[in-house]
Amino acid sequence: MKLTTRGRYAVTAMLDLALNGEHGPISLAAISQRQSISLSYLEQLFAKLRKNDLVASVRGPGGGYRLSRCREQINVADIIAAVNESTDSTGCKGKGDCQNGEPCLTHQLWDDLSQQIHTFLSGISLGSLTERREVKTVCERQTQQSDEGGVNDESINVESLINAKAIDL
Amino acid sequence: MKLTTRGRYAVTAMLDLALNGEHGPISLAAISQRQSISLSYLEQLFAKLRKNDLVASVRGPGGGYRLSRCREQINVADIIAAVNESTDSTGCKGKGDCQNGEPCLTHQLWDDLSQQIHTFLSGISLGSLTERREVKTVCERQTQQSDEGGVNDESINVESLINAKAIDL
DNA sequence: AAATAACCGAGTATTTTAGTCGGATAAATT
DNA sequence: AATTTATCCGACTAAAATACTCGGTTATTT
Repeated sequence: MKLTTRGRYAVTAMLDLALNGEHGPISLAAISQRQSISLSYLEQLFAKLRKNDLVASVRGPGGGYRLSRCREQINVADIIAAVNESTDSTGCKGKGDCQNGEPCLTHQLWDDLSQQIHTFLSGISLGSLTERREVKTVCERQTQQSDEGGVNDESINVESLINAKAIDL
Repeated sequence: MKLTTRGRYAVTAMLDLALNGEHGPISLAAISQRQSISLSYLEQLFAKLRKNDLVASVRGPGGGYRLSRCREQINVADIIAAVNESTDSTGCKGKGDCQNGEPCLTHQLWDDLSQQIHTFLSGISLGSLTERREVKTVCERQTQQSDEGGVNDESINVESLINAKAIDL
């Protein structure tokens, strides 16, 4: 578990999917508009989400992405882990020979904290997030804005979920 | 709470202090050797730790740093927060007007997760970490290495607590 | 006076993050 | 069949964060 803005982007996008994707697939272009995330960046994130079987894609017009399973069965830990799958993950990971060929102190320690935070985030599903009062409130407001304003799309205008540079968890 | 390697470095250094600093202040040079963190980087980290009143400094020969209070009263959350005090923290932090002047979905959501993880890490003190069996074991082994080998320092050779690029919590 | 070690600021290399660009492929609509 | 839509893909780039260097100063001890 590494907690940075990247994971937040992913959770945001997935939450958008959970909120808007009930009547068919949602295009990344739509998410990009609502959440102000660049389309190409979303493509990169969704490539990883797809590899990890968290979303499924439908190509062609009217296509897009949908959750691979019901939103109660997708949790925040999985989403964050998926997009953080790093290329190298150097260091003492795995073998545990951190410096002089011996396991080190913080290695085990961090593994432990890691495990506990992972467990915590595993308990939070996309479904439970959509049930939150604040989420509902914001969602409704954004639907209205979408009706008044311009986005010619029947999906909800969640808009602007991101912004902070660091997650500041 | 932002969880990256930087926080891990800080926790590592502080744990070194907690383990070795019982008989007087510990120099950053000593920590640098044991933990293989660059001295100047440690200086930067400790400047922040000092500003946040987690350590106190003693200048001159034989000087160094010591914990500002007993290790049971210093927790992991404080350490990580101290070194992550970012310069700008842009975005929707604070006011909560993320994009179109309105509070956003993930803002509140993240605040919430943040709060819970913070609470969790607040419950883990340096003292409790030093009590762990694994920590003790590694610590003893490293003391032996220090006796056999070379580091001309009476403090324990914890050595090599860091290494992984990302915290991979 | 000399040595030690904190303190400080500016500068640098590397990595990660976020995003652009230019296309290729698949499916639906016309 | 041609066009449009949207996923898919790789390489490349700008900006930020991270980790570290360098060159000094100040305080304190021996």
